[in-house]
Amino acid sequence: MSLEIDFPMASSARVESLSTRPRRADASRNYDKLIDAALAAFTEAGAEASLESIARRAGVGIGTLYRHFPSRQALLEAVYIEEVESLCKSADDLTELPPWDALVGWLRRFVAYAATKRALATELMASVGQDSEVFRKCHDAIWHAGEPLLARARESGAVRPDVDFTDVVRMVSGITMIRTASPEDIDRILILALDGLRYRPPGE
Amino acid sequence: MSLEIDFPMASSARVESLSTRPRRADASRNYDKLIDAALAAFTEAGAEASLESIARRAGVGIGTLYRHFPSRQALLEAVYIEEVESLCKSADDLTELPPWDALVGWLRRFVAYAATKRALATELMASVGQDSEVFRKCHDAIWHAGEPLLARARESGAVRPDVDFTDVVRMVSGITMIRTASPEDIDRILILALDGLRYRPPGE
DNA sequence: GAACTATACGGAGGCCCCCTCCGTTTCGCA
DNA sequence: TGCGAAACGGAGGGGGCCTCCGTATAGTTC
Repeated sequence: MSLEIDFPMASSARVESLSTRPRRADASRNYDKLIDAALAAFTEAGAEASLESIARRAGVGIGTLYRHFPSRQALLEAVYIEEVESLCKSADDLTELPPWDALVGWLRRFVAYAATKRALATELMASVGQDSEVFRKCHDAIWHAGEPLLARARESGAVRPDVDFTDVVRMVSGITMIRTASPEDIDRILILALDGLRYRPPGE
Repeated sequence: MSLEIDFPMASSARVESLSTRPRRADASRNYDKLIDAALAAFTEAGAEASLESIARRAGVGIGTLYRHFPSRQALLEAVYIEEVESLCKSADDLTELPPWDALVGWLRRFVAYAATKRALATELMASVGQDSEVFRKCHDAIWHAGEPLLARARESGAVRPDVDFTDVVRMVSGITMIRTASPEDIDRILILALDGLRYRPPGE
């Protein structure tokens, strides 16, 4: 999995491997406690969960939180990496299916996963294109997981040739963010929008 | 225009006609000042603009703001109504066009308008389905403006028969919220997704 | 035009959050 | 064991949210 190549994940080092500094044992423990507390807090209270409450929950001072994660965004990103990783891994389960079904199946997982982590996903999407190395790598990982599924569908003729993976991800990301709709609604809209990938002008 | 039937808009009363209209002249003046200041502040600083800064900008106390708008949402809604109104009105300009072009043209305006007011739009979408009379009426107004365009396109055969206006609006709303993409990207994605409305399974 | 009252004003204050700064504590190496 | 670097933690300044209530005033009545 490309994500693991990009940042090798020792269980206690996680994203920190991006930075060069070795770390003290207490710092490493607190880092883990903060990630765990943040994951729980964001899941319960959404991405608006206060950083002070996360620090309290982790049993560390607010200063410690800020040393590890200089901004809310940095913390969100760190928490998000594991979620992205599991989404990317799920692409491997689908290689047996026909090309179109594999593509749609993975995009459905994309939506379902984003629905679960809606608050985090919103923040993630809102920060795309900003100056964030970690985030860019997650995006790359999604690309590496999903693009082959699209390419295969395209080569099999199930998808029209002019369709770009980035656009597909953006389109699906947008659908992910629809707040009004039930999961069933979302699925129907997803399938509807994806049918656009198959459409060919009648004249062609 | 149905919106005007739903809430007649005297220039100094605006949304107030829905609820209890401010009776005293000073209250009415302050209401207008607050709406103007909020529109400017949200446009400049996004929907996160602080209510205290809006009150300062309007030259009134924070207490006055809260009396008129008991929540941030109430203020956002009031400001949003005029925006929705102008979008709905724009549907009238398109009746001369062929059905598909009219539908796509209006949905493009929908996206462009939402892009301009992105922060407000995000809040609006996030609050759909919540208990908000004003908001529901705006939604109705959009439906009354846009649904005939879809119906016409459906009847002309340009759009497949199983397509629902609510789903189309949701889909387009989702696309509206893509932060990563340039306006050109958004337009391409919109057209791609809308092609799903025209797709017919090969066997049919 | 004076008196009166319902209405509206405004900002202080309580609470929470963001983030920084710096004195204190701890780790881990020699 | 001793020591310096690393990490900790929380006080504090700044600001936002919202409520409450004493003050001001518009509009009415005589």
